[in-house]
Amino acid sequence: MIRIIIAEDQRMLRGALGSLLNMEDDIEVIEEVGNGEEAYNTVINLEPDVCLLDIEMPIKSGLEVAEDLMRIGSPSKIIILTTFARPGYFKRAVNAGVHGYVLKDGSSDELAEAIRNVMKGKREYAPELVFGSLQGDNPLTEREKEVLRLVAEGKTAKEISQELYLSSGTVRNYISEAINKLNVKNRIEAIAVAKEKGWM
Amino acid sequence: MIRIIIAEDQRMLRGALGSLLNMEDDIEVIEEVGNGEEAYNTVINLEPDVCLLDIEMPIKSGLEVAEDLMRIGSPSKIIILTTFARPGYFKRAVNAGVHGYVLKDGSSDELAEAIRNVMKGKREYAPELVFGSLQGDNPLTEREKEVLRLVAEGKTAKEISQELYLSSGTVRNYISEAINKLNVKNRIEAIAVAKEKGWM
DNA sequence: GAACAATTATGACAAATGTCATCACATATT
DNA sequence: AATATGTGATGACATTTGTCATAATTGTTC
Repeated sequence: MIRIIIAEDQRMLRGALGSLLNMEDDIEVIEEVGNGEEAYNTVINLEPDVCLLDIEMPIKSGLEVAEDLMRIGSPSKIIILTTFARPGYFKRAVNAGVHGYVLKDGSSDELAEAIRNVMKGKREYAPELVFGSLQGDNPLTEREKEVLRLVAEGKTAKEISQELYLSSGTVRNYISEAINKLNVKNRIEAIAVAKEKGWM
Repeated sequence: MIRIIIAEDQRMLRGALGSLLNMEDDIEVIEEVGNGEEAYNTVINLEPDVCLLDIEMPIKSGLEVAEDLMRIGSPSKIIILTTFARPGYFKRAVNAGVHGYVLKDGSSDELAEAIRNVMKGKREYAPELVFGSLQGDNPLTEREKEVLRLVAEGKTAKEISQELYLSSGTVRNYISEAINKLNVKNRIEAIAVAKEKGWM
C-alpha cells in the first residue's frame, strides 16, 4: 500500500483527487493539507511514501517545501503537481531533486500511474517540460528579481529604493537591465514575461 | 436522474469531478468539455438538466456562455463553478440569471448538493459573495476598461492610441481617470485592483 | 429643454521611467 | 595577474506617465 499525502490549496481539487486516489487498491491517502507549511510538517511527522505538492500555495510554495525536504534528506518521494508548465519552475524542481513533475492538464489516472512509477524508483517528468527546459536559463540576477517582484506590486522606483536601502537611480538601473535582458519595452511587459517563464 | 455537463479547462479537475459526480446515484455526467465554445454547443445539443461552467476558459468565458444561453432561453440550469470570489464576476453572473454560483473552495459534496438544490428550483449562491456584492459597483466606463485591458498587456499610451484610433492624450486621460476611480497611484496597481475585483 | 454622463480632444506641467556612460568595489574564475 | 560578474552609485538626457483645466459633441434622462 502506497501511503501518500496531498498538498493543494484548491479544496475542490484536493478533495476530489483524494477521493479518487483512495479508490485505487494500492494507494492510501493518509492526509490532505492546504498550504506549504502544513505540507512540510506533515511530511516530517507522517513520513508518507509519496507527497503530492502543488506549487502556488499560501505561506510556503511547493517548490520551497520540496527544497527544504530534500535538504534535510526526507525519505518521502516528492511529486510536484501544477498547472504551470513554466521552464523556470520545472528547472528549480529538478534542481531540488524532486521525483516527479506532473501537470494538472493530465488525468487522475495518469497521476496514479506517476505515483506508482515513482515508487518503483523511476522519475516522472512531464515530457513537454523536459524539452522546453533545455533552453532559456533565468538571466536575472538575485537583485533584479527582487526589484522586479516589488515593481509587480505597483511600487515606484522611489518606494523600492527606500524598501531596499538603495538609491532610486540604482533601482532604475536594475529595472532597465531587466527590461533589456527580457527583451521587452517596459516594466509591465517585463513582469509578464518573467512570470510566464517562472523567473520571479 | 439529473443529467449534467461539465465545462472546465483544467483537465484533472474536470475528470476528477466527472468521476465523483457520476458516482452519485441521482447524477449522470453526460459530457465533459474544456472550453466555452464547446460548452455552448453541447448545452444546445444535449439540453442537460444542469450545466457546470468554469469562468476562465479558452475561446469563450463561462460568463459569456451563461449570458448567451440565458438570452436564447435555454431550459438548462446553469451553475458557475469558479475559484474567483470576485464581486464583479458574481454580479455579472447574477445579472445574467444563473441558477448557482459555487466556489472551488468548497467540497465536491457541496457541489452535488448545490446541483440537487438547483434542480428543486432553488438558487445556490456562495454566501461570501452575496454580502460582498452589496457594495462596490464597477466604476469604470466601457472605454476605460478597454484601455486598461491594453495597458495590462504592457502597451504604451501611444500604441493604444493607434490601436483604438484615439489621440494619445485621450488615452492618458482615460488611464488617469481609472487610476483616480480605483484610488491607486499608477497603472500597475490599477491593473491589479481591476483584476482582483473582476472589473476588467 | 436642461442636466448629466460618456467620449474625445488639446495644452501645459511635474513626476516617473528608461537609457547610457562611467565609476568603484568585491568576489569568483581562468 | 587578468577577466568577468554582481552590486551599488551618479549624472544627463529623452520619453512616458500622470494630473488638471477646459471644451465640443452626443445620447440619455428628468
